[in-house]
Amino acid sequence: MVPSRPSSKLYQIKSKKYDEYGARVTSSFDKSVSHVLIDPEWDGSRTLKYLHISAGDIRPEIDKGTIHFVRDSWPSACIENKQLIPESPDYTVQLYSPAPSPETTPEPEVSQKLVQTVISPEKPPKLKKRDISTSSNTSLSPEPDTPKQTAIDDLNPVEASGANTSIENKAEKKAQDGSGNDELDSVIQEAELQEHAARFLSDDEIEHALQTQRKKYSAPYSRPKRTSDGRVLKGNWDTFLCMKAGEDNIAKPDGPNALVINILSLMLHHYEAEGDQWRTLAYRKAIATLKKQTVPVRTAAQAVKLPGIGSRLADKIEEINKTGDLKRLKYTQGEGKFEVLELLKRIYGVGNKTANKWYSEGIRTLDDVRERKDLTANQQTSLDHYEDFAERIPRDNVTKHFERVRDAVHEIDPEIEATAMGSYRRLQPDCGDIDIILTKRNASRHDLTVTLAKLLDVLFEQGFAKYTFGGIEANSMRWLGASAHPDDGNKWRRMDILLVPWEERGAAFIYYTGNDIFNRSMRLLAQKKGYRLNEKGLFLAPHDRKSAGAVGPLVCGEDEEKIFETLGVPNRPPHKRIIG
DNA sequence: GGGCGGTACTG
DNA sequence: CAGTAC
DNA sequence: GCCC
Repeated sequence: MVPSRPSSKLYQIKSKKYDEYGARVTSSFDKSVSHVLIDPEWDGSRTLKYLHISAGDIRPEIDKGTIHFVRDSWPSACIENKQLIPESPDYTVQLYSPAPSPETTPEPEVSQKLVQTVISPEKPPKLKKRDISTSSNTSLSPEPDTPKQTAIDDLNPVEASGANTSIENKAEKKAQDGSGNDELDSVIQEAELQEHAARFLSDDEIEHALQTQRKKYSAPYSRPKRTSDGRVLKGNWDTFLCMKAGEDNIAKPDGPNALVINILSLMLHHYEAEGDQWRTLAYRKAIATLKKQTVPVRTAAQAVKLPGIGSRLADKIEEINKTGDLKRLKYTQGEGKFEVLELLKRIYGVGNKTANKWYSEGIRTLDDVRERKDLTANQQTSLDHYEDFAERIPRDNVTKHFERVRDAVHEIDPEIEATAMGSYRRLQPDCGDIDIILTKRNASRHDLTVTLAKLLDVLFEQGFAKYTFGGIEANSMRWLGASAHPDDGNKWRRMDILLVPWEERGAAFIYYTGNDIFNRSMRLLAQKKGYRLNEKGLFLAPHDRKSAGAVGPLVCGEDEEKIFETLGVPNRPPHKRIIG
C-alpha cells in the first residue's frame, strides 16, 4: 500500500480484510508484489518516487502484467462486484505521463489461488479470489461463513430484540424490590453514550464502564431488550488493561466485530469533528451494541435487529463485512482534521462551527489563529492565555482561589455561603476550572447580584480577577471569568461564580457538582419517573408535552438529599458521581 | 416528523 | 438570529 | 444517525 502506514488504523483494518480474501499485504516492495494499492491523493510519479524506483526499472514488469498499480479502492470494488475488475482509468494509476498503453490489458488469467469465499449464503460461491501478492503461502481458505451465518439467529445475539419482549411486569417487579442504585446506574449507562466528553476516553474505557455497570445491576427502567445479558461481557476487561498499558496503540479491540467497529469508529470520529451531534450519538450507541455481541454480525438483516442499529447503519455494516471498506469513508476522511478542530475548540468562544470554518480557511495551528483579524475579545484573551487555560489546576491551588473569593465575599456579607463546586467538590486531585456557588438564606436575586458586583470590584481591584468572559451584565446571576493567584504562580485560571437562590441550592448543587454524565443520568431518570430536573429544581413533568413553561409545579429544589430521595435513589457523595 | 437538556450570554 | 458555554 |  502506498503510502505504507502500518501503524494506522485503516491500514490494519484493510490488511486484515485483504488477508481474509487470500491476499497478503507487505510493506516491502519486491518481486513478490503483484499489486500496488495507491492512495487517491497520490499520482504515478509521486508513487515512483516513494518506492525509490526509476521508471525503467519496473517498466518491463508492468508491461508483462505482473505488477499492477491500482487505486486502493480497487480491492473493495472487486469484492463488491464479485469479480476482478480489469484495468480501467477508474482504478489504474498511470505511472508515465502519456499513457502508451497497449490498450486493454486484460486481467491475466493467471488465476491461481482460487480462494473460496462466500458473499451471500444463498448463492453458490461465485467470486474467485486470487491473492494480490504472488507469494505462494496464501492459500488459506477461510471457511465459508454460511454455517455461522445461519447459526447467529439461533444463538440469539445479545439484545437481538424479537425474542424477549414482554418484560414490563418483570421490570416492574424489579423496580419494587429494587435495591439501591439500580435505576440510577441503568440510566447512567445510557447517558454515558451520549456524553460528548466521552470521546476523550478510549473505546475500551467506555466499554469497561458499561461492563461494570451491567454486571452489578439490573436495569429495570431500560427497555426490555436491554436486560438480557450477563453472559456477554466478561473477560474483555483484561484485554482492556493490556490495551491501556500499551503505548501508542489506538484501541484495537479484538472480537467478532472488530472490523466493523473500527470502521464505524472512523465515521463517528468524522461526524464528531463535524459537530453533528445526533449522528455522533447514534454511532456511539450502535458501536456500543456491536461491542457486546459475542458472534459476528454479518448481514444487514441481522444488524437491524439490534438496538441502536437502524436500516442505514445495518447496510453499512453489511457493506463493511463484504468489502472490508466503506465507500462513504473516502469522502469523509481528512488527515489530522480532528486534532486541529480539537485544538481550536479549546479557545473560548470557538465551537464546531467556527473551528470548521477556520479549518476550511486553512487554519491549522494556534499561530495561524493569532494572525486572524476577526477574533472576538473572548477568543483573543483565551488565545493569549491558551497554555494557562489548558493546564489542569492542582487541587490545593483551587483551594487558594476559592479562599480568596470566599474571604472577599465575607467582607461584604458574612452571611453568604460560598462553596467550591465541580471537580473540586468531587474531591478530584486536579480541576479544569474553578466553580464557586454563592447563596444566602432569605436573599433575593437582586441582593445576590448586588453582592456579586461588589465582590468583583474588590477582586479586580486586588488584581486577582483578570478578565470577564461573560455574565457581568446588569443583574446577571453568574460571572464567567479568569483569576490569577500568586500562590498558583499567577497563572490564569478559568473561574465561574454562580449566584443561587436559597430555594434552588439543592438542584444547583447537583447540577454544578456533576459530572456531566452523572447529570445526564439524573435528568434521564427524572424523566422516566415523570419529573423534570434542571439546575433550578425538580419539577413535575407537564402533562401537555410542549407547553410554554415546559415544566410543571416545583417538587423540590432546596435540598440535594431530598431530590435524590424523591427520585428513589440513594444520595451519592460527590466523589461517587464520577461516571465514565 | 420530532426528540435526543434547558438556559443565558455574545456579537 | 446563530453560535457558544454552562 | 436512531427511536417512538
